[in-house]
Amino acid sequence: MAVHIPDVVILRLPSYLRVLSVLEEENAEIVSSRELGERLRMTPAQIRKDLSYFGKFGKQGKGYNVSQLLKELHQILGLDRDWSVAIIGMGRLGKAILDYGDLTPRGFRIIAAFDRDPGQIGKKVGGLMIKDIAELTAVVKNQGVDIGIVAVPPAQAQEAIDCLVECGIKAILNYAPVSARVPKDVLLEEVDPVLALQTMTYHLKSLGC
Amino acid sequence: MAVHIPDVVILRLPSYLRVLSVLEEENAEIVSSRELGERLRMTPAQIRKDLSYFGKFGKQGKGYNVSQLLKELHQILGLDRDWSVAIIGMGRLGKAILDYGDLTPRGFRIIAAFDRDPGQIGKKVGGLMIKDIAELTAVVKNQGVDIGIVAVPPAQAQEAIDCLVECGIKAILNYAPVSARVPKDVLLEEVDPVLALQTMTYHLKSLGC
DNA sequence: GTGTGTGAATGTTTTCACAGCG
DNA sequence: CGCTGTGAAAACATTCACACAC
Repeated sequence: MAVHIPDVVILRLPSYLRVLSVLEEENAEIVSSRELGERLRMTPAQIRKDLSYFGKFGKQGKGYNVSQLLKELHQILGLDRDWSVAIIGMGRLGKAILDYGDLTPRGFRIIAAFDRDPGQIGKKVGGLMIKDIAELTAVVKNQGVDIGIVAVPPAQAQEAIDCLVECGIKAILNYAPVSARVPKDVLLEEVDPVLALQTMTYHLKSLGC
Repeated sequence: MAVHIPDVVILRLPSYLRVLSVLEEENAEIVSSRELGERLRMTPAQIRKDLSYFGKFGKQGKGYNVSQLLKELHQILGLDRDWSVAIIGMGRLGKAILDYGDLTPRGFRIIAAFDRDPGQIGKKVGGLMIKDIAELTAVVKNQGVDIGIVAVPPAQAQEAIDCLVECGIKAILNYAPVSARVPKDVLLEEVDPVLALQTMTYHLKSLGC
């Protein structure tokens, strides 16, 4: 399978990982594509096809070994190591992300938090001291930063993103509700729960709610 | 255009809305599909095609009237009214969602917050008193709830979702990092920033980072 | 000339259906 | 048998290219 792997496939792998973790907790040893499909609301064929892009992980007549597949997917996604994350913007949103603490146990170590407001700089949040955004370059150089999370107000988002790009960061998760521009060798993903709500209202409306 | 509208199109409309708002703030009167495409990193043809599913909003030789298109899209998405939202789960995550305050100005009014922990019930967060989850039915009946937001720990997510479904809620935004099941007449959207991070690591890895 | 709206063409993703293995 | 892995077929989405309107 040396063919090109569709982007949608990569987008689905993390959700496979999630159900497999649940199955592992339930002490399931084996799982079939049918059962995975039921839990993920997708067809068994799609799951088999997706996995087949990366290799042959199943046993005919049985299914997939849960913990083995889990390990394979971790490896494929590059999750067999930790990744260093820096957060830019320590307003309410930035603090919530840092404070919520869902990232660290899932392999994303937040190593620094930045703001440009002198009133914030020097304060401690969740055991981390807020640094001046000007120090970003030095932190990237000395500690290494794989991924930047942008949590500044919308009007400052493009500026913050440009700053990350200049520092050589190649992956950015943008929480600000704006479409930002990055050079094409930089990965940019957007998180905006309101977009999800806005597609739901469309469907609710046509249901007559 | 009485044909079926693809789901991906609906998913893109909110992002059109977002750039149009920016353009309106910049006092732009007119915008072409080319300019929209540049800002959204997509082809002009796709934008024209998407919009054409809903009607003819542009003027040949000129482009689209920003504020008019904004209004049309609002209407199409059902955003020309407010929607009532209830949050289930008032731990750190639920508090962050409620407290962050990005929902209200964008048309989603949080009218109630629930938890099942007696230690939380009765407390006030962001001007809202936390209610016992048992009161959900009554609130839905008396005040009306259009959308439920689930912010409970993963292990309780399915239970919370079942509860919302039983109360007759037809749209759920799930922040818990699990794939939940709902009857097919209920809309369920998931928000998990870690999924986005996990696809980025895949790409970072193949870049050799 | 400029830019929309849209069938037709192209490209991509999903589903089908079955050979082959345990 | 049951279930995977996979080419081939079907469904779906995007892009092209041009007629038409301003």
